[in-house]
Amino acid sequence: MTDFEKLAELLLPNTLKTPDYYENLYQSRNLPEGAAVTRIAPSPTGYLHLGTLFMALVNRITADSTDGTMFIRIEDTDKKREIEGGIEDIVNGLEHFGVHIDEGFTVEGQKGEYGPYQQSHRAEIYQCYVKKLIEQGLAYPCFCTAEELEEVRAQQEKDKIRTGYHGKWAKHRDITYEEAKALVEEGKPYVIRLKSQGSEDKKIVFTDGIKGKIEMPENDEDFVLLKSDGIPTYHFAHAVDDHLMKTTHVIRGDEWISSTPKHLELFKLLGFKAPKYAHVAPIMKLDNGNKRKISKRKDPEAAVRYFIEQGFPAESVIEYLMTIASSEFEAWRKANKLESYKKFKFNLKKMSLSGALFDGAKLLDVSKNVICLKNSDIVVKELITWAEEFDKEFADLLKRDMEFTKKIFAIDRDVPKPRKDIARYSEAKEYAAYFFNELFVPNFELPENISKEDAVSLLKAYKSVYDEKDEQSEWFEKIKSICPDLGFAPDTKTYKANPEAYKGNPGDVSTLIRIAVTGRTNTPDLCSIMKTIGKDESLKRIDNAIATFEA
RNA sequence: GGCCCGGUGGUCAAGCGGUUAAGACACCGCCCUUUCACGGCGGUAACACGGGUUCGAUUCCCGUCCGGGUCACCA
Repeated sequence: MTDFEKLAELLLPNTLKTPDYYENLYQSRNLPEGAAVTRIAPSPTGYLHLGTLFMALVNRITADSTDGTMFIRIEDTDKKREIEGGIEDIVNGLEHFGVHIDEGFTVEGQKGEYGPYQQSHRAEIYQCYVKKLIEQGLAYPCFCTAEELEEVRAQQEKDKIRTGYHGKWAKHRDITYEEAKALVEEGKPYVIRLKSQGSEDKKIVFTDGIKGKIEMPENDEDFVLLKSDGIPTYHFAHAVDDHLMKTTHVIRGDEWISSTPKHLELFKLLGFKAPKYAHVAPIMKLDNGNKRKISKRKDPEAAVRYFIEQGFPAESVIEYLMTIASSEFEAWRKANKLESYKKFKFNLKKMSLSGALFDGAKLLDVSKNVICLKNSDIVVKELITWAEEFDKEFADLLKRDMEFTKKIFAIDRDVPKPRKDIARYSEAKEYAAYFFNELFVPNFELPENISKEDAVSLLKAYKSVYDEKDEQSEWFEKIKSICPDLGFAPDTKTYKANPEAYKGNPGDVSTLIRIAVTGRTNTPDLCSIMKTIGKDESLKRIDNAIATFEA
């Protein structure tokens, strides 16, 4: 037995399995040639974040574009930061947005052949790989305390040299078996560090799927593999897990670029084939004139929950994220209006190199286009679902008379060129308020060219010709018909030809009626509105207006 | 500070040696129109800066500046 082997046995006496066991247990995936195996590896430290959703989307469409598969692995190696319900929130959230997870934690529970899919349940796997590294003299225990490490760092900073546990600063790099044994028996806590074989003045080059060729100094830091509690760090878990889970493409945030040399060294020393890396630029936010990564703490829109509360359909958010993910998406969408975004041929190389600023106005526009494609039945259904959760009173109002509600949202909707005035369901209440007596707020402010007297005469004249059975064209003809007698032009052309001769045109008259019936100057087609609220209510409101103007 | 990655209109972005430097959102104007929205047409607005290389640079190279990331027993 070599000293390294003795050291390994001293430190990790209880490993039951060997790496060979796991290599054998997890066989290669039965997938077609070229299929990408991607994954998302969130840590359950908070609610589903926009960035996580975005990352999941990119991984999903990368897998889909190659008939591959995507799994989820929970990176819960930092128990201190974990929050309760974090996993469920992520899994359910992704499902809500239609980003399907093939394997790992799913809405139907855990599934897949490459588990466990939670790092806190993989301790013995990591340990046996670490043990092997120690046996090979490629890892060692380090007994430095936080204070000692801090002193070293201070000294390095003072001497203006690169900070970190490397080279001559790596105090325990060459610890002997006897020294280690003594310290262990003393009960001193320790971590396991990699004995890096890299050198700062050598370069490593790797090709990033998004950024292209990246050249960096090799890693020479003896970074921590196993923390003192026996739990691995991200770096080590990443190498072991993605190897065992057969990940082909590691698509992650670009904050990981700088630690990629560590990962590459790990794959090499462990004897694993390294995956392809693609580093995605984060979604940014403008803060005091500066771009910065969107932050869960500071930005409400960072939590995906925000969009749900606002009443954005899930497809709208995805659609917007797709426009960020690929510069070719919008052109494709224009040519394929009704297709699912999943049909879009995604190419990682087309991703932006730098982070996009989150653009709420753009989201609104995208969402309008998403909603206008839905028929009124779906709009009503989604609206009620939203309202049930976020505006119960409104939901009850909507459900009171479903036929009525459907009529409201069918106005100008189930037609070739539907209205695009709702971008999120939270706007619907304001949009439809005047249909409900509970919400209707009369407002009798007249346009400048209509006096109260004229308003009264016009409204009375209109009452005499009004017929609730009239369809749009007939309806407007009636309005025109009352114009000449009261000094208004019979049609717009006549008015425009000689504006001084008239008090106004039929448009002004319809505006008057619109004000009386809805309390607003802007609404969808008034004829449809009056048909929807019915003859009695329409007349009641008109009478009420007359009374107000006469007063 | 070291090491990386970026820098085309307000935003998202095409272009990758020769272009009147696309398009989308936002904004403005006009048209359509019963108002609004839609739609159509048009408009304002950009290659960070300085050196090279080249007959010619937004495109290539170097430097500067600016922005971002990272330098943990966090991921």
